[in-house]
Amino acid sequence: MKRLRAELLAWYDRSGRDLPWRRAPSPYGTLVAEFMLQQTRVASVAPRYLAFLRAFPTLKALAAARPDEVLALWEGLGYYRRATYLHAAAREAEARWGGLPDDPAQLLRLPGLGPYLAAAVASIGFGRPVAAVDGNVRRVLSRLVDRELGPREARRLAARLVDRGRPGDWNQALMDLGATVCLPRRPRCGACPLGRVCRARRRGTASLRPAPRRRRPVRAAPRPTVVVFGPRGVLLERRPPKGLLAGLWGFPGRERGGDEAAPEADDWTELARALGLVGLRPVRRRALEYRHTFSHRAWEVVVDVYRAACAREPEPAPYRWASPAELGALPLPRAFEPIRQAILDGSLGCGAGAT
DNA sequence: AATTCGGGGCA
DNA sequence: TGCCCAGAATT
Repeated sequence: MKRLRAELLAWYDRSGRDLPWRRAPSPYGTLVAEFMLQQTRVASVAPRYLAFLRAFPTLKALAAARPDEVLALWEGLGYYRRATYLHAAAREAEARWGGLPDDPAQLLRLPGLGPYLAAAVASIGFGRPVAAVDGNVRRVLSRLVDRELGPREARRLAARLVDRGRPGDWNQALMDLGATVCLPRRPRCGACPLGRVCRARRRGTASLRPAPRRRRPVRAAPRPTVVVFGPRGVLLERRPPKGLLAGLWGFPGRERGGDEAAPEADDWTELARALGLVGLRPVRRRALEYRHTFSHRAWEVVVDVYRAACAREPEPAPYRWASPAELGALPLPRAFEPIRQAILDGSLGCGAGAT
C-alpha cells in the first residue's frame, strides 16, 4: 500500500500534466478550476480559466462581480448554472468567513459544491487529507479491484487509499492516470505505474470496466426562431432564469412541445405588439435551418426574418437590441451561433449593416 | 433512482 | 454518429 502510493506519486511528479491551475495553487483557483472542469475537458477549460482569473483574481473580486460579468466568461463552456453557483458560493463564503473554508463539510454546504468539489478544494486547495472521487478516479479504482464500484463504494475505497502526506497530489495523480493512461476505451496498461497491482489488467478486463451506462436517446423538438432587424440592430431575448441556457441571451423563439406556449409559425405579431414594434413585416421565411444537439435534447431551428420600421426601447429586458458590433462581441451559447454568423456575414438577406 | 443541465473531441 | 468527460441539483 505504501509502495503503491510512492510509485503513483513518483509517476505524477514525472508525468503529471502541466495545467494552468497547478502553476500557483490556491483554494480560490482550485475552486474556479474545479467548477469549470465538471463534465468538461481540460482543453476547453484551460483558456477560460486563465481569462476568468484575469477578470476576477480573488474570491473577493468574484464576490463583488455582477452576475452578467460572470455569465459572460462562461460562454461556450456549457452547464451555465455552474457560473451562477460559483458566483453564489463565492459571495456566501466571502460574506460568512471572509474566504473559503478548509473544512469539507462546510464546503459541501456551498451552492454547487457536491462531494467531489468539496473534497477537491479541501485536498488540492488546503491540503486536507480527503479523497476526491470523480469519473476518472472511479474508473481507475474499479479496474484496480476489477469490480464495478458505485460512487459510494468508490469514495470509501478512495478514502482508504488517499496519501495523507500529499492528498492533493494524490487525488490529481489518480485523475491524471485516468485521463492519460487508464483511458475509458483503450487503456494503455503497458504504461501504467499501477500495472503490477491492477486486477483488471491481470484478468484482461480493463477495457470492459466500468460497464457502459445506457443513454436515453435525445428528443428532437422544433424551435421556430425569429430574427428581427430594427433601427437599432437585431432583437435579442433573454432566456428564463431556470432551465436550458438559463439567463443567457439568444434570438427570440419558443421550443415547440416545451413548457412555454408555442406560437403558430406566423404568429409573431403578439411579440411585435408587446415590444411596440411598428411596421413589422416578414422579409424571408425559413432563411436558415439547422440542428443543434444538446446532451438530452435537439433543436430543429428554423429562422424567419422580419424587419421592424421602428420600435420603442424594449424595456425592461427580457429583450434588447444589439448592433452588429455588439452582436459580434456578445456572449452567446453555441445553439445560436449559426444565426449570429449568418447575420454578420449578411446571408440572411437583410444585412446587419442596413440598420 | 432518474432526469436535467452544454459542448467538444475522438474512434 | 455514438460515447464520454475533474458532477450537482432537482424531482
